[in-house]
Amino acid sequence: MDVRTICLGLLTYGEATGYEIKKRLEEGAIGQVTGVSFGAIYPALTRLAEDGLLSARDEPQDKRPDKKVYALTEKGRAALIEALLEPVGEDRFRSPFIFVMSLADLLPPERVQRLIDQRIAWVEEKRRDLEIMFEESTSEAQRFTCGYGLAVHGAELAYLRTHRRRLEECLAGERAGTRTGFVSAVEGGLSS
Amino acid sequence: MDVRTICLGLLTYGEATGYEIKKRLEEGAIGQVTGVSFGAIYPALTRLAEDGLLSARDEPQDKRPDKKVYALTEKGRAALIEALLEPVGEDRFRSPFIFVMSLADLLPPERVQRLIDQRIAWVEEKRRDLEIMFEESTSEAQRFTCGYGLAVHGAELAYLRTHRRRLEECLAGERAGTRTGFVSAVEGGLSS
DNA sequence: CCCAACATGTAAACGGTTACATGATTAC
DNA sequence: GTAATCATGTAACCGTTTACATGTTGGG
Repeated sequence: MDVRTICLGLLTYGEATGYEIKKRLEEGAIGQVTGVSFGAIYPALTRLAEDGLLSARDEPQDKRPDKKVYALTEKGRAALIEALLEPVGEDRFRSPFIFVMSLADLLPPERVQRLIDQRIAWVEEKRRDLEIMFEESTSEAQRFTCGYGLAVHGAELAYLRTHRRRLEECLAGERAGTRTGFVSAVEGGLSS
Repeated sequence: MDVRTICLGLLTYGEATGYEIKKRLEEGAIGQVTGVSFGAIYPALTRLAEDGLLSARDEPQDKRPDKKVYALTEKGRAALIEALLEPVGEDRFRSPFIFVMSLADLLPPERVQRLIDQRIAWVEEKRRDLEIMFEESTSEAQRFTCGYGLAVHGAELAYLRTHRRRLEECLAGERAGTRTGFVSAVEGGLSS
């Protein structure tokens, strides 16, 4: 999803400035699966307005710099829907954590343990955020999105907790002289 | 994770050519969370060899172009471990599908239904791939990685199936005149 | 007193992908 | 015959991030 479509999408929730669009992104569930910085947003908004997909209004503020408030035009709404009807691209998931874990044999067990602990804390936080977002959602579609994240991160958490425990047992086993691999098969088998 | 670290990581499974590194990436579980193209791999390998992190050997082949087989040096292995001990970066997840779903209100229900169906098919395929990768894994760390994907995608699948059904009911309800939101709350509550 | 939030914008740098160039072999 | 696999490499291009430039207000 390119910056343009993201901006159009965020503006369906009402008119906003570039700054506010960034905030909606960061504070909403959509920000979990998309991300753009000011350096990309501002030029995109300018072009979108030039193309007639957005209306721009200058709002002078005293004691603060002027605001440029953008709103979807009919043409913009049509362009957004058109974009949403196009075939969706593939997910793009980059996880340094999982990459490092895939090479865990090379690392001291304490490092792996810490990595998992940090990850658990991070996922827990993410889930807390998502719960708040879920409550604050104003549309079914937004609730669907938050629910998605909650479901996925819930499973992640369960997996991590199980394997953290397994790692602990292994370390204990090593001290006791019982050598076992520190990570073992997925519980419940492979099929679901 | 930059190309260099990825190449070093892939070479811990044994010496390989640039072409083979790409294959390991695509066919292994690590490819699910990292991705690089030839255009990035080849220059990276050249530089890595220049820096003494890899040894390069030219293997002439008859009936085929020459191979450049790279292998980790001691220095390279040390550099990799050093990189793995550094603080891991954040996940970066981009999902056009979830973005579109977050704006599902704007779309015809049939479109949403199809999107979910396609997604289910895609996740099912991904899971089949991961099951094979799990079976073929040679280390506990690799099994951990595959198991991770299986757990997460399993939850995703369950969520999608539930919500697909709900959407169906909603459509049926609409035909019968009973108006309900097409997506509803996450079953089992929000906490876990 | 300094930092965070508010507010917009530009330019350089970066990391990467895509396309191109080349060419033989094998399997359908 | 034609597509896929094997095999390496370069250059142009692309979207984004980072840093910079500028300035006010309010809270700790």
